[in-house]
Amino acid sequence: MRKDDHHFLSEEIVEEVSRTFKVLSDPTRIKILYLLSQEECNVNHIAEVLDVSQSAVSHQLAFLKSYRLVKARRQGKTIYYSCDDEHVIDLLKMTIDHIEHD
Amino acid sequence: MRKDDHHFLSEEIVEEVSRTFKVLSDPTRIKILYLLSQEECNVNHIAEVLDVSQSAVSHQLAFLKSYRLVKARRQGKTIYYSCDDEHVIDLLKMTIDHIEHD
DNA sequence: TTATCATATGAGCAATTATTCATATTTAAG
DNA sequence: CTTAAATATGAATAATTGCTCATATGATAA
Repeated sequence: MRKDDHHFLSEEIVEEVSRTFKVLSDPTRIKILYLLSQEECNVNHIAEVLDVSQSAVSHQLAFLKSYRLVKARRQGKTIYYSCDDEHVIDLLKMTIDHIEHD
Repeated sequence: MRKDDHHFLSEEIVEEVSRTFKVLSDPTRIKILYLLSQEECNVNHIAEVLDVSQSAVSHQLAFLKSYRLVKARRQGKTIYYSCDDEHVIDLLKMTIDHIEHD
């Protein structure tokens, strides 16, 4: 195939696709997203359930929020997080499914 | 939800899911896989078409091969690579599609 | 064999990243 | 206002990663 005959992805698309996968490439983030796909959670609950430090969870939530994959809701002293991107959750669940039933 | 009531992912599943996404989280690997999803290519062709050094391409191909995402076929001095994991290509194309039609 | 083309590989390096530790901020209760 | 609880944040660090450069390997042709 000649160079001109290829269908190319634009640099921006490639960058955004890789960013999407990068978000999902960390075990802690996967656990957080999967947990949040089951229920809205506050930070300490996530930390306890997943056995990750409060600080690490908070850092990852800030990261996930910056990509609009989760959203936050305050209620008193507590902040509840939940998923905010159905497509990314679908992508995650599909991949889990595929790997579980190799 | 009580800790015991959650559906948990095993550590092995989480690790494998994150590895899968990690493979797809690099722009060069995305370009290579997308190119190989269109046609079987030799190493130099990939390097030229994508404007990446021969060495970088070869390193990434070795990486992709170690995860069995691509396979190699020798013909004389030339080695032709092609995709060897339909599911990962599907995952990639779905994500490209989603981002292109945000 | 020797020369050359195609690809692979190892060392080194700069950049990124996930975590920890310490501390700051925000909110509510007393 | 003070204290405590919940969360956020910044600096530091160790680990990982993707590339380059130089060189090695493998295959073919002369």
